[in-house]
Amino acid sequence: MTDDAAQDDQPDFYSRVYEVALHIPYGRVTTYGAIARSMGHPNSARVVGYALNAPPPFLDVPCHRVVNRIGFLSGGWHFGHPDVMRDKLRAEGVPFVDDYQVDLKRVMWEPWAVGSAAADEVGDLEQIPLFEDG
DNA sequence: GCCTTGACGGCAA
DNA sequence: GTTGCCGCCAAGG
Repeated sequence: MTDDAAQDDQPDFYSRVYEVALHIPYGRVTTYGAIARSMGHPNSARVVGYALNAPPPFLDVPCHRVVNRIGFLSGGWHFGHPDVMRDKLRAEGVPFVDDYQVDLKRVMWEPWAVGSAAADEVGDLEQIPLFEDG
């Protein structure tokens, strides 16, 4: 295993986005920037959304749980209609502060280090720091 | 090989 | 406090 391959063990930028997205717990959402940041590309939030533009069908990526930094359903129209995404999130118990804006401070889930021991130690679920705004 | 677009984010005026 | 502009990274035409 060459050092080059060792460093390039990351399959693809897109694959990494899907991997993180698949780790989003039920009833929880994350942001493009959070995913990008967990990948080591804090300024690549744009590419994260671009990757979710065409996710592999066999991965079943819950892209509806990914919103922008304000919790707005940026890609709502990419599901055919924002109402489709809202219905999915709403069905998971995700609180909305507006018709197409989720209450991030209640459901904001951070990818942390998906794929790392840290995530496994937490159980990749129920880390839920969350806020207690009421 | 070049330029433009794109499901975002942060900073400045 | 709000609105607008620029910057990043990658893929498509």
